[in-house]
Amino acid sequence: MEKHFTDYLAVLNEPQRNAVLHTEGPLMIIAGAGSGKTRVLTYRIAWLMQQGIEPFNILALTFTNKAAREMRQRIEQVVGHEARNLWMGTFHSIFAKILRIEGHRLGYTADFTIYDTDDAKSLIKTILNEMGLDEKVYKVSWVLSRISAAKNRLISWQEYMRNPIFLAEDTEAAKPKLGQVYKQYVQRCFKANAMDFDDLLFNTNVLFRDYLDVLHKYQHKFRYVLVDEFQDTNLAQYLITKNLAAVHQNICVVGDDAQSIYAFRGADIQNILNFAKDYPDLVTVKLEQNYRSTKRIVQVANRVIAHNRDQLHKTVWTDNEEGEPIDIIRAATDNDEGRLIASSIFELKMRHQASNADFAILYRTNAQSRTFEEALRKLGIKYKIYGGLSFYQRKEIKDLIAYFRFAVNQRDEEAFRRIINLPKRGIGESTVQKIVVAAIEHNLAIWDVLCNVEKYLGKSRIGVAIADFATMIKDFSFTIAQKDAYEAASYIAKTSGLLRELFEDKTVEGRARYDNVQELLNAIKEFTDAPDRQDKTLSAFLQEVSLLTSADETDKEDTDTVSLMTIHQAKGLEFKYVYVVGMEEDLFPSQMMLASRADLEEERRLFYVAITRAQKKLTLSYALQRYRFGNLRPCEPSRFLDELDHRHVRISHILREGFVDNTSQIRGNAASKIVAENESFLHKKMQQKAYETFLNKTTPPARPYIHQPSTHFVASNPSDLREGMRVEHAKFGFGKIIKLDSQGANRRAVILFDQVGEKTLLLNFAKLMIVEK
DNA sequence: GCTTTGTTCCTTTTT
DNA sequence: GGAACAAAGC
Repeated sequence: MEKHFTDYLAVLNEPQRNAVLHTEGPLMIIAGAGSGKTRVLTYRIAWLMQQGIEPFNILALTFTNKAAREMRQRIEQVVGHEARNLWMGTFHSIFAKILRIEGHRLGYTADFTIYDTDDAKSLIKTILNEMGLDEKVYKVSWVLSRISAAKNRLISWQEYMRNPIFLAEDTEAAKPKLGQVYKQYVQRCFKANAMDFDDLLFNTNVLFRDYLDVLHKYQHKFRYVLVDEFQDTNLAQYLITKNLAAVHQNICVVGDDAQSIYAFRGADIQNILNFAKDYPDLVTVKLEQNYRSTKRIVQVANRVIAHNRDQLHKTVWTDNEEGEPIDIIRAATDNDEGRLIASSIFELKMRHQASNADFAILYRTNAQSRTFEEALRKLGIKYKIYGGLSFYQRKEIKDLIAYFRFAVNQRDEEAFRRIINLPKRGIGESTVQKIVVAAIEHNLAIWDVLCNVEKYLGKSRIGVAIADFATMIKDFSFTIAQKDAYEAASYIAKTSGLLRELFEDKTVEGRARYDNVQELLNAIKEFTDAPDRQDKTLSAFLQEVSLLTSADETDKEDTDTVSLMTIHQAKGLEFKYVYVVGMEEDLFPSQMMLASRADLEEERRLFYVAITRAQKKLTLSYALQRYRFGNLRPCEPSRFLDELDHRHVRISHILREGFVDNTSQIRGNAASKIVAENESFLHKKMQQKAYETFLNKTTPPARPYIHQPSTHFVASNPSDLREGMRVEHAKFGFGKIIKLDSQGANRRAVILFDQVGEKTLLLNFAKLMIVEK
């Protein structure tokens, strides 16, 4: 290995090499976009191990499981099998691990549940109900984000309720009881032996603050601490790392202030800006050479970020080729935008023999993916949407996991609520109420009430059902203790009746759900069979799975796909060709963000992250009209487009379907000029629309890419449709109308789609083509 | 009680 | 455009 390592060092540039070799004392690496940050971190850890440091003395913290996994693999390539013993993972997963071991000091068992966002919201709903607060005033997501923000700033409910500023803020927002809700929420979680995501960080801080022996243990254990994406740490995370590194002082943080995009979840860019104050003998290394992108992309990116006020000075540069100008495409509507991007991808694939995987479409919000999906599908280009609903968020999966959770931890209230009447056993909402009330009245756990129903709820038919349920859970609990995860899981899936219920559902969707459950069981089998796994219990599986996200799913299917994702998800990735779409004012920058200058700066950093993903070619696009909540809204181009260095930009002005006007230059206030020009165009379009409405007709949508045989025609009127007709829907594909209703303003059809199964649609005739009568 | 029909509200971004 | 809920209908 020794011989090898010199070879590894040889490929690094000087600052990179310095960052790898400077192992003792605090180090801050400012890593510009595309500057080889991961490589430096990888080699640094490999170098430490090369120096004889034991892997279990090294702690490396990342923000995503994916980043941790990739880094571990790359280290393994350099140092071999030993890399498995590194303490490497996300903040949340590492501290969950520590809390499993030490949490008993705070009153949690090793089997504590991790509540996901759905659990947290559901609990807050329950609390609001019990407190008689209006959900319309105390919006669940608002309450949760407020509590989350407090925890991330290490403010306990006691401090929250004592603090006059918070109180004043909440009173002003007409939500004076928020402190009470916070208190209830924390106590309820504790009673359920559960922690939410924020608790994992909050409680670790409490643990280190109140139990110095625990702190000392880990301080001495972790001789070297590394933090990736340091600009995205919040106070809770920062204090943990600071505490852990306090003895050895070997803390290495890597980050880029220009890529700080997580303030909304408590990240504080000041952590990186002020780091030098906490460590006077700090050494700083700047990685400024970009190996990823063309000169033009780098220059445009620099120009964007230069507008920010708070920044660490650095100059990102590159030796790469000049490259093509950045394209700006403006489309008339969002659907046009989708078609234009899709055909652009099609063309580039042909011209450069590019593969689908070379392309990415990045947007600000998940909801924007729709038009691009449709357009890509029409051209037969394979794509994959990242984010959205993950496998583990599907109902059938969550249901079964709730069984596992409750069998492992009988205090888990949210799991209890989920499964008590599933499959149906006649225990409805009102009975659950009674159980919860009885538990509170007698100051008992819900589980104690379940085990002694007769005593607390009297004799009844439902009482028998509840007793049966409790017996079943006891049986599951026993099985989990005796058997490995896979055996226990299959037993529970079968015995609970969940699997049977899904099996009996013969619809296409029911099949899919059954298959999903089988897939979950497969995943558990893989977990159980992993060679160097020590803890094979179902409880261990739950711990691992609760911190997974959709980005962590290993993709066994086709990998040659165009990637569609939000900009946040694109961080750390690169593609040859990148499309940043929806560059419209109020969308990007998001209207909700724009309360302050700091917020605008964060949006600008987000834009920076988006454009620095591109290696060869960058295209920015926006629509002048967009469907929002079913309404067509005129849009203005994003102010960010004005901030670009226009020497490197080429604008394509799409006046009308299929007609492109290329202008290579714009001067002055580009945005306002474009809006003025397009107003007359929009006006004409709207007039046309009004005329069509007058004729009580919808225009057949323009379809430049004709793939349908000529027998297709668009249903322009409900009376064109009959039951039994074969149709094609823009989104769901081919299907057969099995039922048609035509009452009231909304006409609906129940259609059996070949791929999707049965679907009830509020008919949008422009999206329905008749294939055969 | 369950299914069908009508209405409302929604949209940041994620561990 | 569609999820989630509410109301109406069987």
